[in-house]
Amino acid sequence: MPNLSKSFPQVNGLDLQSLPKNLEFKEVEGRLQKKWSDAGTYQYRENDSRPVFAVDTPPPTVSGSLHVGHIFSYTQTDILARYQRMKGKNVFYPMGWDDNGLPTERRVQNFFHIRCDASVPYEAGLDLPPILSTMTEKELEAKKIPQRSLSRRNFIEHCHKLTVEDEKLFKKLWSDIGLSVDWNLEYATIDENSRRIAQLSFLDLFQKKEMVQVEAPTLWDTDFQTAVAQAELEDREIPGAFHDVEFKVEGGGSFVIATTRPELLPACVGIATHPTDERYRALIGKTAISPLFGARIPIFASELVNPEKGTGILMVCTFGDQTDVQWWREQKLALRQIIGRDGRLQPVTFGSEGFPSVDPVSANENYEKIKGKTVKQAQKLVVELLQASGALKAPPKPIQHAVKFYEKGDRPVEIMTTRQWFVKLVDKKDKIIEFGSKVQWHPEFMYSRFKNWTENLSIDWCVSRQRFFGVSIPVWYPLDERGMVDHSRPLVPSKEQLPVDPMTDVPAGYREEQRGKAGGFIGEADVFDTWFTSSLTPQLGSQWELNPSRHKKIFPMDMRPQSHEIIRTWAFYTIAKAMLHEEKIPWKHIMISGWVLDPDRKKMSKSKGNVVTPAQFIDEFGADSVRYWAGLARYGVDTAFDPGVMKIGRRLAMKLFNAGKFVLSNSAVEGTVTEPLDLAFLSKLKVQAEAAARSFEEFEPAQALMEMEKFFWSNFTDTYLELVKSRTWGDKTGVEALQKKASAVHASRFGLRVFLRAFAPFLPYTTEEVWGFDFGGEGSVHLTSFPSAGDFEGIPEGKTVSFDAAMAALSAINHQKTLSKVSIARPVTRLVLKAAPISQEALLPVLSDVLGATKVEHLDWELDSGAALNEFSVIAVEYGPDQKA
RNA sequence: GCGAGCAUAGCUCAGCGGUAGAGCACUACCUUCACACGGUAGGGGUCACAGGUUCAAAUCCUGUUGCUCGCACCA
Repeated sequence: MPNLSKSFPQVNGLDLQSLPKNLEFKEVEGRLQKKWSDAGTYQYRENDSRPVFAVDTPPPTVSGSLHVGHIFSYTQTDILARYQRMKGKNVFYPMGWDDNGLPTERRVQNFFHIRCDASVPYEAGLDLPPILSTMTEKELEAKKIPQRSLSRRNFIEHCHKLTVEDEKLFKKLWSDIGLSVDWNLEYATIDENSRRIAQLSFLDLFQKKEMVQVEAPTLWDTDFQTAVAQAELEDREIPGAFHDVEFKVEGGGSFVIATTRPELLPACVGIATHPTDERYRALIGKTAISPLFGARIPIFASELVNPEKGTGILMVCTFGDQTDVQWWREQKLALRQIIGRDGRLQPVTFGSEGFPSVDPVSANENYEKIKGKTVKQAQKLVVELLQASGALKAPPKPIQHAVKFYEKGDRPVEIMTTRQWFVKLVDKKDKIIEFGSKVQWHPEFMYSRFKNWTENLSIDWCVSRQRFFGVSIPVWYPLDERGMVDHSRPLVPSKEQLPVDPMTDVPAGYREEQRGKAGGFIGEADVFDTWFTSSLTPQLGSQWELNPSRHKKIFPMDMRPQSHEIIRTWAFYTIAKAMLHEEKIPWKHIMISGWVLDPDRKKMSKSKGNVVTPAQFIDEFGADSVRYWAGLARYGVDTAFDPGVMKIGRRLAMKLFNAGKFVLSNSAVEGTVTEPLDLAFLSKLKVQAEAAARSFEEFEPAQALMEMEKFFWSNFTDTYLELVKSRTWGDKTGVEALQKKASAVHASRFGLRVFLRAFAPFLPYTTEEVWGFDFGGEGSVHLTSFPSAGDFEGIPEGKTVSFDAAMAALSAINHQKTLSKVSIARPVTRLVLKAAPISQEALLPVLSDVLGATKVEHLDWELDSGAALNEFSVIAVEYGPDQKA
């Protein structure tokens, strides 16, 4: 059916001299970035009937520096986004900046050498230079220059000032690496839209009574002086010691407890032992007297006590750990808060109502010595006092133990009673797990981390932070006639008012003059946990509550890329929020990227000093090469950083560039692909293209890249292009020669188009550059479609076995030339080839191409039915004269 | 303590029931007219270990060891 065959128009080959000699990636990258930006190549089209593919891009924490890990995971996301765009999707691919929160505050403090103090008045127009531009950190330290105190508003202004600068650097890098982000969709988690939607989220949860304000024991970081959430804790192994402390029992007797926190002795409110422990059974129900402070303390039994641990009997303090909180609630024990918000022991008076003592005088004498000290100092002093009093029964036994820290903090977290806002999650753990299971996890096993974490969740999500640079909690509290705050009746704004800052805005029904006055109101000073906003990234993009039609199109999003260490925070909270708000999942797929490890397979971290910055590698190898390295890694698998892989990427880009030039330099008359080798090649290419698309659909682009690269290299450049050279070389005359040449030229050009489109998601610069040499009239390669079987319609199927035969025969003859130590270009006057008859049959249709490429003038066969299919061996060879001679 | 992942050539990694793979590195050869940031070929592995299932196991199952990671406990 030759009439149905796809016909290709006449081609005028490009003049190789007019094309660049080498791929100058720096120049190409700059030029193409501008081209894409000017043309709006990657724009999301709001009013468009194409199906949407929405990416929930992670807003990076703007902390001043990026490392190769960022490039790695963001590029992997970009590769998928580019694929989807080429599949005809209207890609929604935003970029956000997570610019509020503690890391930013800390960085701003150091950068400008400032601190926030709410009592300082606002100074209009204050614009401080970065301290480090005038002084080194060492000088600062040596001169002991104190941080300058700034009003809250001035402080926030400086936060904005620095983050804007940082964002520029990030944006430059994202552009350089070729992210196909739509920069019209840029947002920041502190911008007005984000604040509005975060506060809408608050209102929704508040109305649903899932957002509650509670005064309760809370995890507290004494350095940052803020409440923190369970998800932000981490264990650290630190040295400690068991101290054996003797307690007297009222009515006679004594027992010894082992504690690692003797400094909490003044906060001891109970003694617990296991109900079946014979050693202490007689004590249950009696009252103990604490050493040094003489407090009367109830002794009770609890299954939670491990008789094997310590001495099998322990003291309950307010609060040493989470179990203390549980015992305190169950046993309705007294509350004796001795550690203040700053981590120092606050003043208390023994003999007063809260702190009873059988000997208040010596209790206060003892407490006086530790009052105002840090926890660490107090511990040392208490041990000395215990020793002096004889209550310390043995020298401290040093141990290494895991202690909970706020992940960004330097001292262990304390548990103390404060008033905070919580999102109720513990009561719906099962449902959250169920919603999490509806999301497709890549790789699948990462779901178990989510499940594991959710199952073990024990504290509701504390979302209030006693910080400054964040989204305000949109609440005011009325003040009664005496000026006392009434927390039980929070005043919330209406949706239309949002976003509000309760410190400057006024609740409905009040006037600004009533702020802080009896009968008036006060604003909530706290801000939200940054995760409270970040957990809404899909809704920030879809304009939830603000733009219902857009929300409907974009939400749930298609995919969320992120790293595994924030499954328990970002992924977890986002799933929980979508469930609480709309009973939906936030996205269909979640892609968990691996970590980039240093060459010694250690995690890169600032403290280890093994962080590698990406810019130098983009400079050295080109963006496409760095992308190649990222694209080759599978999801969820940690990868050792290896610039060697980038070198390979560069090799591929170069090869694509050169092969492209070569293919495009050939001319051809109008015609169809007719030659058996050409048809066989295209048939193989079709199979490969389909496999690549399949890998993408399975979220395994690395597989697609690997296979396509291998095929491109071995089948296309090393085999096919070599084999057709004899047909395309020089000026051909005669209808048949021209037609055979046209077949090869059309097939190789067609093949090149397939390769360029298949590599486009990975190597956007190189593919676009080569595309532009001759196909540029059709616009950007990135707006074409990803190769599919449909492209091959009208091209007859070829015999792939013939292609394989040609490849094998070529290899066998080349092998012989290598053994003979002659040039591959050396003519062969006679060759005897041994092969099975089936192999001969396979080779015959493409024989002329093989003989042409190997310069064999005369071939004789030696048939051997014992040989395997396409097993060719050279039996005899006679070389012609060396042409260079 | 519970859970997850990984273990394949010197290195980085594919393969995940049917004769051990790629690239790098290494060796030899080829100044070949798209590409020396090339090309052609070559050497190199009892697929961590021990059992089991199977006609057949790097691949499936069980156990062991080692390395990562997550969670819990942390008096």
